[in-house]
Amino acid sequence: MEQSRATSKPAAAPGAPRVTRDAVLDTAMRLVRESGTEGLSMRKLAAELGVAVTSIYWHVGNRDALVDELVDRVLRDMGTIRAAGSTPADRIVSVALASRRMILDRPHLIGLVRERGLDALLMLPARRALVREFAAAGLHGARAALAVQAVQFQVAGFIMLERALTGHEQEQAAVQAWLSEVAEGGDPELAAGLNVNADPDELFEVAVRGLVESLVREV
Amino acid sequence: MEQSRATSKPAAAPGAPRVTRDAVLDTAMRLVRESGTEGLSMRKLAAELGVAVTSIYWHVGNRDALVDELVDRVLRDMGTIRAAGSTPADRIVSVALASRRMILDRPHLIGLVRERGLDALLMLPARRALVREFAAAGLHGARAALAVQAVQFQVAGFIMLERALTGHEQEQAAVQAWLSEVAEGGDPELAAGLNVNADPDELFEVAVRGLVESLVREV
DNA sequence: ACCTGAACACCGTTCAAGT
DNA sequence: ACCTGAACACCGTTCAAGT
Repeated sequence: MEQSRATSKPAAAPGAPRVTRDAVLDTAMRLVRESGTEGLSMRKLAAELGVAVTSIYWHVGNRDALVDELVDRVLRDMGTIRAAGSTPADRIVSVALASRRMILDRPHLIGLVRERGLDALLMLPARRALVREFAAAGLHGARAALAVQAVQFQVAGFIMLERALTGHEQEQAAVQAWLSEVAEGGDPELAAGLNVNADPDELFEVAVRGLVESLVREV
Repeated sequence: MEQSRATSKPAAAPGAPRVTRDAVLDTAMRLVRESGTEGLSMRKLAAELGVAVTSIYWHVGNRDALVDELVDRVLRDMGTIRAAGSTPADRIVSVALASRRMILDRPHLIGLVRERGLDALLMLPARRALVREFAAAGLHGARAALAVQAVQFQVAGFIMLERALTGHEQEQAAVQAWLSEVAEGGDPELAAGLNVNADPDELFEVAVRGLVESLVREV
């Protein structure tokens, strides 16, 4: 797990390593940025670094560990979320919005997280701020815990799904075909609303606000 | 897309096909049930059917098309959801609960859908019933469309995330490590509630009910 | 219409060996 | 400590050829 951390400078000494663990991770991240998670292979990575494949294994263990480490890195590089607004509900909603923004600003994160089944980690950035704001809203103990988790799921779940609406044309076609197959009888405006792609921003805000107001109201 | 549909009986005639498209799909589904999506390879599938790999290609095109077809099949085999309860909110919540149950009852569906990025299709089963019940609750047109989609996202998103909490021990460990890293100062009950795995059933119901009541209330 | 074998272009991973 | 080449056990897919 924790081999070879050192060598902060290239230092062309004779016995110097040809690559460092950090260099491996940097290049891996670049490959992911350039061609997604499926563009990242151990062999390409080695080639890119001018080194034998097996050398990669010495530095990072294996591919799964590599990807996990990339996820960790991206997560660590995310800043803290600050709530904005005056009412408790507004502040909590603002945390959700900021959290979604932070994640969408790192589009490769979703692919990485997805490949390793680490979706739940997307709930993390919002966590601290949510705990704080729900406490400020007067929720405590088990009820606060439930509220925080409900919002976390809402945020992360939405993000995992929404790219089926945006981008990803190939699969979007299949999804749209399925989703719009039904003609909603008697309410053409409803049918239109369901079949046209909803604006994800609006949909997200409506859903989050609805949930949050319910959670806060009963105090 | 639609080659070879015929031959409903084995019929050991001389020129009879050695496998049918349906047989390929059946066996593929069995492999998925036995060892998940990553246990499904074209070569294993062919071996299982006693036929050359290339023959599979004739019947189903390629692996992606195969998986898509399996998703279609499972989706088609799901029954219709009927709402239960007396108040509009209760009825809508019951649809969400039933939808989640139907999907969780088909655990391989999630893997299939995930591999192909067809997550959004999990929103489908609840759709018809949601449209009906929101109409009965007095929502129409664009507002109803938004409400339906908000609940659909809530349901499908939750399902995609929750298995990070249940099962999947390997990755669960990594996730839990991350999620519980923070000690919540001053509210031990909160900390406990956040760090112990929440009961997904309860969490789901709380979240859905909160959202639904907000959506219905403003009529 | 249905199936075959051969071949291509990839993968991740292990291992014994080098310096 | 760091890197190598060889080898293993897989993949999905295409193609020309058979019946």
